Amino acid sequence: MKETFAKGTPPAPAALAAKVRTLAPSMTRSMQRVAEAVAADPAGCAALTVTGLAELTGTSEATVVRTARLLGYPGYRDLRLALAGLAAQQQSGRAPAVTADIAVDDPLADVVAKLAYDEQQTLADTAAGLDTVQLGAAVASLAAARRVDVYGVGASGLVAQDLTQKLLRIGLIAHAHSDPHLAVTNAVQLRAKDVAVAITHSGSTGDVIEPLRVAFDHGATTIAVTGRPDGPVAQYADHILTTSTARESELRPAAMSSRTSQLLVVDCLFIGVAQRTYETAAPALSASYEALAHRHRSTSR
Amino acid sequence: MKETFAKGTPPAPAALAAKVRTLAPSMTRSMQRVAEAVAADPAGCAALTVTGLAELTGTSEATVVRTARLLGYPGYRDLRLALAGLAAQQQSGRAPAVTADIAVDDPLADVVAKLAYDEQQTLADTAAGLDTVQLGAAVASLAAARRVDVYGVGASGLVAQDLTQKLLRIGLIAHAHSDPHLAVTNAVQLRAKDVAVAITHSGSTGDVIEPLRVAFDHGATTIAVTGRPDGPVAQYADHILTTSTARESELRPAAMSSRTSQLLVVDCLFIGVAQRTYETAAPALSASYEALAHRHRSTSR
DNA sequence: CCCCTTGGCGAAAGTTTCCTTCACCTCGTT
DNA sequence: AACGAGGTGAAGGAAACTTTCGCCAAGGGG
Repeated sequence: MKETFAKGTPPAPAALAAKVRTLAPSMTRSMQRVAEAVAADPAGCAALTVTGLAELTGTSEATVVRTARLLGYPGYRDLRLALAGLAAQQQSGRAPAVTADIAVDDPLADVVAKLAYDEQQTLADTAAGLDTVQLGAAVASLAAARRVDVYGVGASGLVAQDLTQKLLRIGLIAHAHSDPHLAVTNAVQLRAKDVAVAITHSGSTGDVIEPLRVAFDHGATTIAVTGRPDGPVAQYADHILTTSTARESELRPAAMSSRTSQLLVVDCLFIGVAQRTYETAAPALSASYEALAHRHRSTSR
Repeated sequence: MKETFAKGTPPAPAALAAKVRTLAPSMTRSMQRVAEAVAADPAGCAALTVTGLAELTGTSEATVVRTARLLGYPGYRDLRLALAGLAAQQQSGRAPAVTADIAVDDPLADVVAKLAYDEQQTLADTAAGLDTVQLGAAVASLAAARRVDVYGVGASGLVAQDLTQKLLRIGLIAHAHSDPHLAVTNAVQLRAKDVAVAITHSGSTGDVIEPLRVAFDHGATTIAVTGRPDGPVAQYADHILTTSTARESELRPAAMSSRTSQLLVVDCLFIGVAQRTYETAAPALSASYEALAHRHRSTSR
């Protein structure tokens, strides 16, 4: 039994564009051409047969089928059906006209509109692509955790802190680590019943993978929040939560949409845990509000 | 010119149910059974092959094909595609049912949908409510700043760090302060041409207002990112950027949507500044990418 | 009353589409 | 520079789809 990949992806109906972007990096050149064509014109491709699409993209039928498989469908036939569905949705949805990239000379009003639209898109993609089974498993392990360590560096470090702050508020014991050395040092302490969470967009950030590996080796439950579910980080993750990978550009670094995506996942984790531990979470939340209340009056004068 | 019937029926995408009803009288008994099944459960039928649908309706493959023809499609294959599209449309039409609040017993899938929807809403609200004139002024002062200090505590502290990280990447000198004492200590150093940014959702967080006041008194340009533009913080702010205030609930703390809102504002600031300082920002961005590149290979093995 | 015609219907043959296997080729490695 | 791993497409095989054809039932004449 090989079973390398957590292949439990259901034939996503709407999340196709997102999936293409997420998986594109792990595709071969020919497959990328196919995926690109599919993402660019779902309606057009739905009208095509395997042979047709193969010709259009200058590849072979085998490659088309392989791509369909990678995207989570049993074969091309099913991809085609999903494509037809997507096309119908787009038809009725009528996308706004602000899809263009942000340019150096865009007026600020456009920048605001484009950014907001983009982040909305990212949220939709992430939600559509999130595997609720994996999420459920991750939530369960967090809710039962004796202690939680969260690893993230750079922009992901802030997300790690965000998760930690939230978990602390509902009474869990959580720590965020941005310092790789300290992270590893702490990871050694973890046992079964403890949970380690790694947050990395690239899925290959050594500074984050290393502590996760240590935690994994020590028997802790490990969770990876990453945009590359096939990246090195997956090796040591019991549960993988996939964030969406938006196209980036010069003025829109990847950090921007990956952060939005990661935060949504983190929020879902938080709410999920809060639900499961409602008895203790609710009073803990109220308590933290009250504790902060007096700090909002001081300078009123 | 024959032209008896308006036979030029295009493969109707959505009007399928209507077509079935219209044509039903002119159908034979077996065909009616097929048409009925198709109209009743498009999604289910789309998953079936000719043989499958024939069995389901207790008819033969030939009849299924004949029915498809009668409905205006070249064959069953195309009917099936249309069916898939129809199913997808129905599916998406059902989406706005998630406006309700998050409940303790919501399944995770609902939690994800609701959270995503809510944050999208927050983004839209923020974008709509953002004053581009104020934003422009804030951007201008940042772009010209000798040094930037950002104040934020709690959840807003992470937003402050996010802004700082971004500004650093395009070559500005920026610091985030979560420690009120250190913040004040640093604020004293500020002069004209320096910029201080305070991030507070409530608009009345003393720990953030105090350093902003000091900066203001020392002649620095001050910017407030707050959900309460009429709060105490406004007193010491040259430019006020308003974030949206979403309703909160027990399971959805204010910190969640305020964070989303604040981050959008911060992103807008960042992009705005990057545009204005493009000459220096672009190379600085590339440089920071390259500097990080090697940290993404280590554990590849 | 029997035979013939008409039209619905499905089994099976025929055709297209899709999937799998395998050998070749490219690219990166030692 | 030879070797190996993995990407790629051609060809054969399987499945799905379409068409043909003959059976059967119902109605109408002889």
